[in-house]
Amino acid sequence: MNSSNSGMESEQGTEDTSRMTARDRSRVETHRRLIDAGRELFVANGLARTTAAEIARKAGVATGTFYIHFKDKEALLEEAWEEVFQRIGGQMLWIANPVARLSRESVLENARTNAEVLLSSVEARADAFSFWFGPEVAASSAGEKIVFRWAEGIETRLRVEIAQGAVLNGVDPTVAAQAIVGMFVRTLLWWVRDKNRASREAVITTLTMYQVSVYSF
Amino acid sequence: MNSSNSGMESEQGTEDTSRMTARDRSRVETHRRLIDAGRELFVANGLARTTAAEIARKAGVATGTFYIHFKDKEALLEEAWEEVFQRIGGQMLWIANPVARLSRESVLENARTNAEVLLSSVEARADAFSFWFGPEVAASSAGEKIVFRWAEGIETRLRVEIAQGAVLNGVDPTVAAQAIVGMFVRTLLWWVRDKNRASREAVITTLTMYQVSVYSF
Amino acid sequence: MNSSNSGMESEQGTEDTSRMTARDRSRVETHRRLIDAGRELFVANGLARTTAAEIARKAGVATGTFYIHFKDKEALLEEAWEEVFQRIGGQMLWIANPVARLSRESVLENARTNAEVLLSSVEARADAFSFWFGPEVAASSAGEKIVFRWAEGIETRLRVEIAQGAVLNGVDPTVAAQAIVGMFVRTLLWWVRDKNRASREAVITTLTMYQVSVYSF
Amino acid sequence: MNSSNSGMESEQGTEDTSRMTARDRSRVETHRRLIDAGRELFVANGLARTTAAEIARKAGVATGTFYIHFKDKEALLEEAWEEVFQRIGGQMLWIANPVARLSRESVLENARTNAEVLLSSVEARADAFSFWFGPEVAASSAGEKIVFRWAEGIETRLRVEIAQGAVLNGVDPTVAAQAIVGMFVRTLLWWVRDKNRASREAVITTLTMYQVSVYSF
DNA sequence: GATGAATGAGATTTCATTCAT
DNA sequence: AATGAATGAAATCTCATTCAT
Repeated sequence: MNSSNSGMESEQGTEDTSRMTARDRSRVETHRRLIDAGRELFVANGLARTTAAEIARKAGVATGTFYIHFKDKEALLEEAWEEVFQRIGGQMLWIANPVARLSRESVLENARTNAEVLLSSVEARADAFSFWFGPEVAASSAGEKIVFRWAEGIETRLRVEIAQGAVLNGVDPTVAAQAIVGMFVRTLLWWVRDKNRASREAVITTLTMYQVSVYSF
Repeated sequence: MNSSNSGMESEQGTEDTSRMTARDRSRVETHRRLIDAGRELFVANGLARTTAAEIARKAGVATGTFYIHFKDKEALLEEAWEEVFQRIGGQMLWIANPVARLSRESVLENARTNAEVLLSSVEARADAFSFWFGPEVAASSAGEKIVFRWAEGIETRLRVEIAQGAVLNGVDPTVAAQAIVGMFVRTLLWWVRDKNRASREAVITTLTMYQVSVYSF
Repeated sequence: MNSSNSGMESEQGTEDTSRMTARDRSRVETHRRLIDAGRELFVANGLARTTAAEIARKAGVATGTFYIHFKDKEALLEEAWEEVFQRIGGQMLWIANPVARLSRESVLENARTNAEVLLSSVEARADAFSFWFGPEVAASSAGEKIVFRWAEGIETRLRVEIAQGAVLNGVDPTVAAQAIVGMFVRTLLWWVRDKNRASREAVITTLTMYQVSVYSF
Repeated sequence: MNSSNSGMESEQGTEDTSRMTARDRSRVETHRRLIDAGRELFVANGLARTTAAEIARKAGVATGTFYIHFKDKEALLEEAWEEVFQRIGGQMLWIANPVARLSRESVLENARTNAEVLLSSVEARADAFSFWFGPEVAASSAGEKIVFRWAEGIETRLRVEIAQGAVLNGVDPTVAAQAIVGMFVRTLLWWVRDKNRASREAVITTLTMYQVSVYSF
C-alpha cells in the first residue's frame, strides 16, 4: 500500500512471523502497517494534522482497528520512535563508538566525524529529522524519551572520559550531555530549515569545536 | 480581577494614558487585561489547553471582545511575548553587555555571570520559562521570534569578538549563536523541570565552560 | 420520527436494502432520515434558518453525524433536490411529452395541459414550490441546477419543433427556454403567495398563450 | 471618499441642502455617504457578505452611526433601491412610453427597442443588474418592491392596450405583467453571466417576439 | 447626531473514542 | 481481531446591535 519511505530509516519488518498463526500474523501485520502509515503521515504532515482515522485509512484498516492496537496517537508515536531509534541510534557516532585511547587527535577526529555523519543523516532525511526532533514531538511524552536516549548515550561516554581524566574539571556529565544535545538539535533544526543560512563546513566546524571544548588536551 | 503574576515580569502598564480619551483608556485597558489574562493562563495551563473564551472570561470581557483585539490566540501570544522580552531581554546579560577589552578573565567572569543570572531568573519563574522556551511555543510562529531574538544578540556579540581576534578560527558566529541558544534552552528546560537532576553549581559551571570554549585565550 | 411530508413528493425509499449488511442499512437509513429531515425543515423554515444541528436533531442523530454524510448544508440540499426532481420532473409535462405531429390544436392543448398540471402541482405543494424555486435556493449552487434542468428540457423540445418548422423564425431555443422558465417560475411564485391576485383560469390562459406564441401556426 | 460608481446610475445628490442648517447638512451628507457606500459594497460583494460595520467604514463614519440612519441593512437596501429606480425606471422603455396609436409596426418596434435598451443597460452595468435583480435581493423584502414596480408599469400599459382592443382575449394584464417580468429578469440574468451563451441578436429577437406575442394584430 | 468598544448568542466544523455487529 | 457509523464535546469565529460618552 505504501512503498514510499518517509521515515528516518530503511523499510524493514523486525518481527519474525514464521512461527505465528495466521491470526497472529495478521495482527502483527496490521500493527506494522499502522506504524508505518502513522510514521509517514506524521513526518509528512505533522502530529496535530494527522488523525487516527487517517492513519487507519492509509494502513488499509478500519478506524476502530487503530484503537485495538494503540491506546491513542501518542502510543503509536512512541512505538514508531522505538523503531526509528533502533536504526538511527548508531548514527549518532559519538555515542556509539567511544575510542579506547583518547588523544587530542582522536577526540577531534571523532567529534568531526560525528558532526559530519549527523549532518549527512539530517540532510538525507530533513523532513524526518525536523519531525522527530521538532517541537511538536518535543511537546509529547514520546519527545521526552527521544532526547533522553541521546543524552544518555553522551553522558555515558563522558563519564568514561572523565574517569580517564580527559575532561576539564567542573564539567558535569549529566549537564554537559543536555548541553550537547540541545546544541546539536537546535543547530541542525535551524540549519535544515534553510541550508543557505550557513555553509556545511561552518556547521560542521562549529559543532566540532563545541564538542571538543571540554576536553583537557 | 487577577493580581497574581505568572508571567516572566513584574506587572506594569507601559502605556501613557494621560492624553487619552476615556474610550481610548478603556480600549487600552481591555487590551492589557486580555494580554495579562492570556499570559497567565498560557503559563499555567499551556497554549493548547487555553481557549480564547477562557482568556476573555478571565479578563472579564465577552468572548467576542477577544476577537476585536486579537486575530487569534497566536496574535495574543506574540504581543505577550513582546512585553515579556522588553523586560527579560536585559537579563540575558551576555547579549546585552559586550565588554570593550576582552581577556581570559573578563570572558570567564562574564560567561559565569550570564549563566548565574539566567539560572536565577529561570528559578524564579520556572513556569514562565518552561512555557516561553518550551516546545509548545517553539511550535508556534511566535516561537520562531523568541529564539531568533536571543540568537541574534549572541551573534552580534560574537561578531564583535571575532573582529577583535578573540575567537578561535573556524567558529561561525551565526552557527555558534544557534548552538549556544540551543544549549542554554535545552539545559535550563531540563534542569528546571527537576532541580535534583544536577546541582546549581554544576549547571552554572558547565554552561560557563561551553560558553568560553570558543575563545582563543 | 417524522411522518409529515412537506417535500414535493410522496415518501418513498428508492434504495434496495435487500442485499445490504445491517451496517449498510443503518448508514443508508441515516442518510435517508437526514435528507428527509433537511428537506422538511428547509421547506418549512427556509435555508438560512435551518442549521445542520437542527437537521441532525430532527433526524434523531448527533450533530457530527450530519458531517459524516454531507459536506455541508448545501450538499444535502443538492441531494434532496435530486430526489425531488426524480418525482416532479415528469410533471413538467411540456418537457416530457413532445408530440410527434404538431398542429395548432395539439400545441395549444399541450401548453394548456402543461400549465394546468403545473398549477395543480404548485397549489398542492405551495410551500415546497416556493422553497425550491424561490430566491433562497436560486442563490445557492443547487439553485443553478434546478432551473437549468427545467430549461434544458424545454430547449430540447424547442429544437425538435424548430427542426419541424413549427416555430417562428428568429426564436433561439436556448434563449426561449430561459424566457419560458423565467415566466413560469416568476408567475407561479407570485400567484402561489396569494391566490387572490388572479383567478386560476387567468393564470392558466395567460401562461398558455405565452407558451404557444412562438409557434408558426 | 468614493468616486467609483458601481451602482446602476450616475452619481448625484438628490437633496437640496441649501436651506439646511449645518447639522442637517451633516446628517443628510452622512445619510448619502452611507447609501452610496452600501450600494457599492452590495453590488461588489453581495448582500450577505457586506456588514453594517463595513458600510460605515467605507462611508467614513462609525459603526453606531449606521444604526442612527437605518434600522438595519435591509432598510438601507430599500432606500438605495429607491434611488436606483428613480434613474433606471425610465430605461424600462416599454413601461415608460406607451404609444398612442398601436399598430403591428409600432408594437414590434417598441418591443424591440425595449429589449435593446434593456440589454444595453444590463451590459453596461452587469454587476449592478445581477445584484438588484438577483436572488439575494429577491429574497429580501426590498426585492419584492423591485420587481413589483416593474410589473406595475407593464400592467398599466397592458390595461390601456386591452382597453384599445389590441390584446388577445384571455390575457390577464396582472398575470401577463408577471410573466413578462419573469421572462426578462431570468433571461437577462442568465445571459449577463456568460454572454457567449447566446448572441445579442438572439436575445433581443426572442425577447421581442415573446413581448409582442399577445397582441392581436 | 456621532462614536466605536463591547456584547453574546449561535453556527460551523473537527475528531478522539466507543460499541454493536 | 476487525469494522466503521455514530457520538457529542469542544473550540473557533462572526456580526447585528447596544450604549455610555
